[in-house]
Amino acid sequence: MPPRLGIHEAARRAQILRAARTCIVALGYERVTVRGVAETANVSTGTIIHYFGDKDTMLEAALLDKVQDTGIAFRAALAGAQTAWERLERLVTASLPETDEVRDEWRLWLTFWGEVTRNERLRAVSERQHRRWTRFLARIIAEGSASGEFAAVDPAITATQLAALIDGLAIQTTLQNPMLSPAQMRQVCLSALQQLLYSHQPAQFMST
Amino acid sequence: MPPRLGIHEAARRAQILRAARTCIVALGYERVTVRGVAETANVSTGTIIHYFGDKDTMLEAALLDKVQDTGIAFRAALAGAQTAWERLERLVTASLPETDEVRDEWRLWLTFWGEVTRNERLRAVSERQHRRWTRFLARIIAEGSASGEFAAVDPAITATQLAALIDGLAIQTTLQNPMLSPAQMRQVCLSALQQLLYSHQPAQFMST
Amino acid sequence: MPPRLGIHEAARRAQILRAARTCIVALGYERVTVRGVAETANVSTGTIIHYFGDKDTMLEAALLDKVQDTGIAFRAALAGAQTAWERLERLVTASLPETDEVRDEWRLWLTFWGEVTRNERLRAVSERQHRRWTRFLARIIAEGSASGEFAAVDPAITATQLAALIDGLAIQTTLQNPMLSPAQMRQVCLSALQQLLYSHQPAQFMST
Amino acid sequence: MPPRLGIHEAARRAQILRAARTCIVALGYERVTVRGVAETANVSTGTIIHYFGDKDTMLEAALLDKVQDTGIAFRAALAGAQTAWERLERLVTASLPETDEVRDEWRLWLTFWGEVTRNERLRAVSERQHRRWTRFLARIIAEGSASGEFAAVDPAITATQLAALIDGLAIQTTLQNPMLSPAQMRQVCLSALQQLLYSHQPAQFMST
DNA sequence: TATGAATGAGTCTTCATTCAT
DNA sequence: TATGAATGAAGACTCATTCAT
Repeated sequence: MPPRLGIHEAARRAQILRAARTCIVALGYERVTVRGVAETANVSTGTIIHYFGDKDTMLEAALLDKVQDTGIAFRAALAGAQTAWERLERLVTASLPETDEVRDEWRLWLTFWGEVTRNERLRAVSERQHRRWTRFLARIIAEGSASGEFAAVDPAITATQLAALIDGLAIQTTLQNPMLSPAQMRQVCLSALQQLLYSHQPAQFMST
Repeated sequence: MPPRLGIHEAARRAQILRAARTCIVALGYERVTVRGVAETANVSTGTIIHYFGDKDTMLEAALLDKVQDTGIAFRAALAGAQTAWERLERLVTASLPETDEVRDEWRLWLTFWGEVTRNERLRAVSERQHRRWTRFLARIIAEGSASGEFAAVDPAITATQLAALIDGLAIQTTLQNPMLSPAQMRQVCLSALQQLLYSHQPAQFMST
Repeated sequence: MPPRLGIHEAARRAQILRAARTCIVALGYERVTVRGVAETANVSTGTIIHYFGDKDTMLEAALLDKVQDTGIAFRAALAGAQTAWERLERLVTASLPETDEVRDEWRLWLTFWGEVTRNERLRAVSERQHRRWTRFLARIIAEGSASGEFAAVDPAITATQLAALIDGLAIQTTLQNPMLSPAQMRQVCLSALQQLLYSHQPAQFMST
Repeated sequence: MPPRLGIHEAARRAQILRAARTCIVALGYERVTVRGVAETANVSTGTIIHYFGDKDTMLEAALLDKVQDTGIAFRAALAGAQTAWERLERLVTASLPETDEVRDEWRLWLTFWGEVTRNERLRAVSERQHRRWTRFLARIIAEGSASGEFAAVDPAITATQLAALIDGLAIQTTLQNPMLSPAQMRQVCLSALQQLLYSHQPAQFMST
C-alpha cells in the first residue's frame, strides 16, 4: 500500500496542523501544548512528534500552512467581477473580520506578527507573503489605471497603501473595537481607497 | 516605617515594569519568565510577586504602563509645528520604527495585539487607547479643515484612516520588510495622507 | 517603665500564642504560616520572630501553653461536687466536645498527638501531662474507694482506663462521628466507668 | 498498547502509596514532599502526578489505602481462636504498638485523625472505618453473650467502649509513654474488658 | 521594641520529549 | 506507523527569615 500511505500521511499532517491552528487561535502561540493539539486532533502526542520532530516545528508549520494559501480564498472572491474597482471592493469585503472563519484568520495573523519579530524563518515567509499580496493588488490597480477607470497612480505604492489600510483597520475590527464594526471598516476602507484611486494626484510633497 | 516608602515603591515598580518590557520584546509575551524579569531588573523573584501578586498581573501592567502613555512622546513631537499638516507630518515621522526605541515600542504593540484577542482587560485598554489616539488625530485634522488648510473632510473618518495606515505600514517596517524601510514608510504614508486631506472628496460611494 | 514592659511582653506573647492556636485548629500544624499568625494576632511577622526566634519554637509554645493548663478548667468543674462519683461525672461532662471551645481543644490534642511522634520536646510534655491527668483522676478514685463509694479497685489502673476511654471516645465525637454524639459519648463513658468502679473485681486474668 | 498495563499500573500505584506512607510516618502529613515520595518510591515526580493528578490526592489515597484494609490483619489474627474471649484477647494483642509495623500503623492513625478534622473526604472514611471496626467487635461480643460466655451486655455499646479503650491506650503507648508499655497496655486493656464483659451490669445510671 | 520590604531556597506542577511496545 | 507511560528540567509561587529603619 505504498501509494496510499503518502496520502494518508498528508491527511494526518493536515489534521494535526488544523488542530494546531485551532489551539493557537484559542490560546496564543506559546500557550499551545503538544498534548492539547494531540487531543484536538485525536492523535497521541507521540504521533505529533513522529510527524514534525518537535513542537516548534509543528507550530511554525501550522502558521505557514495557513499564511501561505491566503490567496486562494481571494481568487475565488473575484469570480464574476467586471471592473477593477469591483474587484478591489470584493477583496476588501472578503477581508472583513465578519465571519468566525475570517476573524480567526486575522487572529492568526495577529499572532503571527507577534512571533515574526523573533523568528527569522517566519519573517521570511511574512515578507514573501506581503510581496505576493501587494503585487496581486498592484496588478488590479494597474489594470484600472490602464483602462482609465482609475487616475494614473503608482500601482505599487497604492497597493502598499491599500494593504496597510486593510491590515490596520482589521486589527481594530478583529479586536472587536466597537468604533469599527465590519460594516464601518468597509466604509472607511473603501472611502479611502476611492480617494487614493480617483483623485488627482496632488503636487508631490517632499520625499526623504 | 521607612520614610518616603511610596516614592521608593514607585521606583521599584517602574524598574520591574521596564525590565518586563525588555523581556517581552526580546522573547514574546508568554516566553517571559519571572526569573528572567527579576534578573533583568536586578531584584529577586519574590520581590516581583510581592509587588504584583502574580506573573500575569505584572505582564499586563508592563503592557498597560507603556501603552497608556504613548501620547506623551507625541505631544513633545508637536512642539514648534506651525501648520496642521506639519503637525501630522511630525506625528508620522515620530511613528517610524527607525530607532531601536520606537521599533521596540512597535514590537510591544504587535505583542499586545496578539494578546488582546484573549484578554478582556487588555482589550478594554486597547480600545480606549485607540479612541484617544484617533481623537487626537481628528482634532488636528479638524483644525486644518477649519482653517482651510485641508479640504472639508470628516475628521473622525480621516483620523481612523490615518491611524490604520500608520499601524498597517508600521507592521511591515517593524518586521524589517525590505520593501518598506522607515523612509519608504514615511513617503507612502504621507502620500496617502495628502490625498485624503487635500483632494476633493469624490462623490459618495455606496455605504453598507 | 521597666516593670510595665515585662507585663506588656507577656501580653504580646499570649496574644500571639492564642492566634497561633486558632491557626493550628483551622489549618493544621504544618499549614500554619507566620504571616497568618501575624495577621490573626494583629502584629507583624517581624514581631513574631522577635519574640520566639523562629516559627517552630512559636508553634511548640502555642501547643505547650494550652496543653499544660488543661487542669484549670477541670478544677473549676469540680466545685460543689459532693461525692467522688459526682466529681468523675463532672470531669467526663466537662470533657465532652460539645461546645466549640472544648471541641477546638480536642482538635488541638489530635494535632498535638500527630506531632508528638516526631518531636521529642513535645513528647516529654505529652508524657508529663498524661501523668498529671491520670494522677488527678487516681486521687479521686482512691478517695471513692477509701470511703467505700467504689469497689476496691487499683486507682492508678482505673485512672489509666478512664483516661484512655475519654480520649478514645473523644476522638470519634470530635470528628463528628454521628454514631457518637456528645450525649452518647457521655452515656457510653459513664456506663463503662460504673462497671469499672462498682463491680466486683473479677478473678485476675493472666498478665504478660 | 502494552500488555497487562492494568497490572503494572496497580503495582506502580501501590509502590508509590507505600512510599508515601513511609514519608507520612517519618515526617508528618504536611511535611511530605512529592520529591521525597518520588525518591522513596524510585520514580520521578512526574510519575506521581501522572498517577494521582496532584499531591493531595496521592496523600489521601495513601491514608485511605491503609486505613481501609485494617481488618485484614485482624481477621488473620483470629484463626484458631476457640472462645469469644480468646478472639477479643487476640485482637487486643494484635493491636499493641509492639512491632515497628504496628507502631507505624498507629502513627498513621494519629496523623490521620489530625487531618480528618479538616478534610471532609477523610472524615467520611474515618466514620465508615470506625463503624466497620465496632461492628466487627460487636459481633464477637454478641456471640460471647449468646453462648453464656459473657454477661448479657449491649454488644454495640461494649464494642464502642472497647474500641475507645484501645485507641486511647494506643495513643500513649505509641507515643512511648513509659507508664504504658505494650505489655502494660495489654494488661490494662484486658482488665477493663473483663469487667465490661463479665460483671453484672449495674443498675442503669441516668442518661442525658 | 517593632516593622515589613526584600530575599531566595524549596514547593508543586506542567510539559516537551523519549522509548519500549 | 502509532502509542502513551515515564521522565525531569523548568516554571510560578510560597514563605521563613533577614535587616535597615
